[in-house]
Amino acid sequence: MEHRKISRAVISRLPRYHRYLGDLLEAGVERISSNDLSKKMNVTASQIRQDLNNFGGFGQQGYGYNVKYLYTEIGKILGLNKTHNFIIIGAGNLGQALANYASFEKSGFILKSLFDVNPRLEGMSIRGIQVRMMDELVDFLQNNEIEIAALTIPKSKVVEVADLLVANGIKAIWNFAHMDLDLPKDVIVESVHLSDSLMQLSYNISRRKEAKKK
Amino acid sequence: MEHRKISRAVISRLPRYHRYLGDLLEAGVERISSNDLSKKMNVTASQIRQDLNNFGGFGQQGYGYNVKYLYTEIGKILGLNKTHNFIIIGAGNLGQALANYASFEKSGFILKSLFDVNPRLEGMSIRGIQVRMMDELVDFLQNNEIEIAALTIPKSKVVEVADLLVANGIKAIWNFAHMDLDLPKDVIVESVHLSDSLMQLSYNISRRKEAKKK
DNA sequence: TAGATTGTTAATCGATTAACAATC
DNA sequence: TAGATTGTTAATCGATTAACAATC
Repeated sequence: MEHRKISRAVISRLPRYHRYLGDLLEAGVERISSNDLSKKMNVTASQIRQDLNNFGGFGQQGYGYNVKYLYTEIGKILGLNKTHNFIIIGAGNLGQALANYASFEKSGFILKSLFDVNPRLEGMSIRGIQVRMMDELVDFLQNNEIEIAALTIPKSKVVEVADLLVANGIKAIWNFAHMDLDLPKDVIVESVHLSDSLMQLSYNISRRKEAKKK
Repeated sequence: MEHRKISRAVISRLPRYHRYLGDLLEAGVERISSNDLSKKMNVTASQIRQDLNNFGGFGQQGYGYNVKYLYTEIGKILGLNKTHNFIIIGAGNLGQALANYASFEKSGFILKSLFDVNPRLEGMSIRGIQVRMMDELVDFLQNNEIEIAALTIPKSKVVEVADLLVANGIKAIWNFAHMDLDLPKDVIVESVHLSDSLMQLSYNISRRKEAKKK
């Protein structure tokens, strides 16, 4: 099977398709045309068809797309048909927030442990998942199949911890630190930069105000 | 002053420039060329110069860019030279995590209050900032200049709350709910979809595995 | 002045949209 | 069959990169 290169732009839209199809499925909708979906999602029908056809022909002429089927197929593309074990490094507020966010589990992301340096958190558990101390990390990684590590630790610690994780076989990092990670290219890094997001909001506020002045 | 339309792509890169320039500033670097910065940031020098020239000529031929000046100017473009009061709706884990993230304050984002429906949180405060009950919200908005509302509440409540906020003059929403908001177009919405981000990570893991099979 | 590096125009590349033949 | 709607090719649009004259 030959795969053409899928662009970043397309990939970034897949979760959104998945989300809308999930909503339609819950609402009991059986089929939908690219045109109807495009109106709901505020994109062009053309883009939807182009995006989907990167992965195969999921629709049927004259009918549209079967919601349940398309939802499942996009799920597979996104890897949601498999489970992914993950850990959280940094059991502060953000780490705990992620740990409590049970929805991830529905998509197959299973939290196996949290880690922290703070001895006050020792022995604590969240939704039944234990918080461990950082010095147990290497041992834990050797005895558990962990795929993803979420980093909710301060910028100053992140390089050291990421190196440790990579040295122990972690191949995917979900990075919340306010910093880009420079890791071997077989390690996948997905960063969530909250302050970048807030700054974009602020940019738009400023621009709006300027426009009003005129 | 005439402004050409700035593309979303450019805007989304500004916070990252700002971050790198901040780091350089802290490291005591006085000036930097687009070429040196491009190597640090893994983008082309051409792109840096193009991006910056959307907003004006901040550099000097034969010299490069003054780090402090450029940092300040990008800060202004992003609206970081002004303070922005904000509130958090939903004082659960994520809301508390944001409230505790003091770095926002350094960029001029001042948290004025949190709101929740949970009576157990009544009277609580975080970094000296009070958690209030939702029925105090409208009154609070009328008596305080609030620019931004961060929504860290469940999907099921988000439409209702967003409408209430907009009805009471909020013009900028930082949305963490797993849902797109459809609001009047004079309201700025910036969404952080954590599960979308996790799914992109998962997509890349799956693709990596497929490639290995061959 | 000579060297460096910007600002900016032109060329290229990629992504989005339009159009329509294929087909259910 | 006629109508609807996909899959896909072609056209357009926009964003990135390359090149270089301007200038510090």
